[in-house]
Amino acid sequence: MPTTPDLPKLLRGAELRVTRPRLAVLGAVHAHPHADTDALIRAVRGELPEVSHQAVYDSLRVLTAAGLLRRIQPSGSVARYETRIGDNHHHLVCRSCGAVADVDCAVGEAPCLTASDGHGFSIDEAEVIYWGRCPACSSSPHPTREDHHARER
Amino acid sequence: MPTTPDLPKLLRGAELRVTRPRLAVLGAVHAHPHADTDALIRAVRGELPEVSHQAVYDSLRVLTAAGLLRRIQPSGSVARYETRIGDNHHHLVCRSCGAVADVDCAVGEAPCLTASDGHGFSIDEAEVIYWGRCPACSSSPHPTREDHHARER
DNA sequence: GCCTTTTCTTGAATCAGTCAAGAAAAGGCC
DNA sequence: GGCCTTTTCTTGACTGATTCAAGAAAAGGC
Repeated sequence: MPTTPDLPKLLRGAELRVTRPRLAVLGAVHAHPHADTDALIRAVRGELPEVSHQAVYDSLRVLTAAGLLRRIQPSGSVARYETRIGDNHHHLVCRSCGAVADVDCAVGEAPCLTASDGHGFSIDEAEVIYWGRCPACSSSPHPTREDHHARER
Repeated sequence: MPTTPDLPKLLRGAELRVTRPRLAVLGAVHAHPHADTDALIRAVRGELPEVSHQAVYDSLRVLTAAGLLRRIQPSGSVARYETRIGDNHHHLVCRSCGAVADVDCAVGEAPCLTASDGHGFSIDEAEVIYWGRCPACSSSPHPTREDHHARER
């Protein structure tokens, strides 16, 4: 785990211009893995109060396309971003509150699974989402997504 | 593969009222697996021209909650519905045009995979999405989602 | 057939995300 | 360091999927 990654270096390595919004967005995703765009906008504005939401959306798109971020979007959720990339890990998602946790891939390299019948597709990744209930939701009767989001703030 | 499933019976079996919109929605999903809501609204209106989009949305929600339909929503796509339920099969999704194909689960029962570390979650399903390019998109240079949707109509 | 409950219609609203035009900032070059 | 071109950011409007809300209509039990 990199303690304080050299963000400008990461950007230059991907042949991207180094701008304040991009640095702030990268930093925010590092600090808040699995956060959604709205939470990231708020986090970025803690450092750079005047950024437009559009700059954050643009940065997220560009950083994702460059492979510096990974975007996940479980059914029923808005887009979420993380910086663990290239290790093909998977996710655990709580059906009740939407909490997301990482799970290492037992196999390692993508695609870690092989389809029984590929239908002629050229497959490059097998994305796995484990659905269930997180520890908090397993014990309390009817927690909501709001409960979880409140916990995250 | 059930040739012509007894739709009213399916609804009653799930303790749901039998209404014309619900029958038409169930029929439309049977006829168009992996179709999105918009395509289903169009299909349903072929049989029942006056249905409101809201009735279709409501029916899809109710039928999904009752377990008669399964809803899938790969990243970057709108919600899609299918009637193959209970067999825990997986999906192949084309990154280029969005086409979806079914893949049988090699294991069978859910959850077919076990997470290396469950983080205390009670897991009930492992959803697998194989990402790649479909045969048509593998061969042509830059097909778009529109190409595929045009093909589907 | 009547009555209660559920479902459907109509129409407005929300929310995430995108589009477009011009202003500002990056980075190469002298 | 200053200048120029290109990319990125700001501002503000817009779209498209989905949901909300109120009243009308249809289901199904009696």
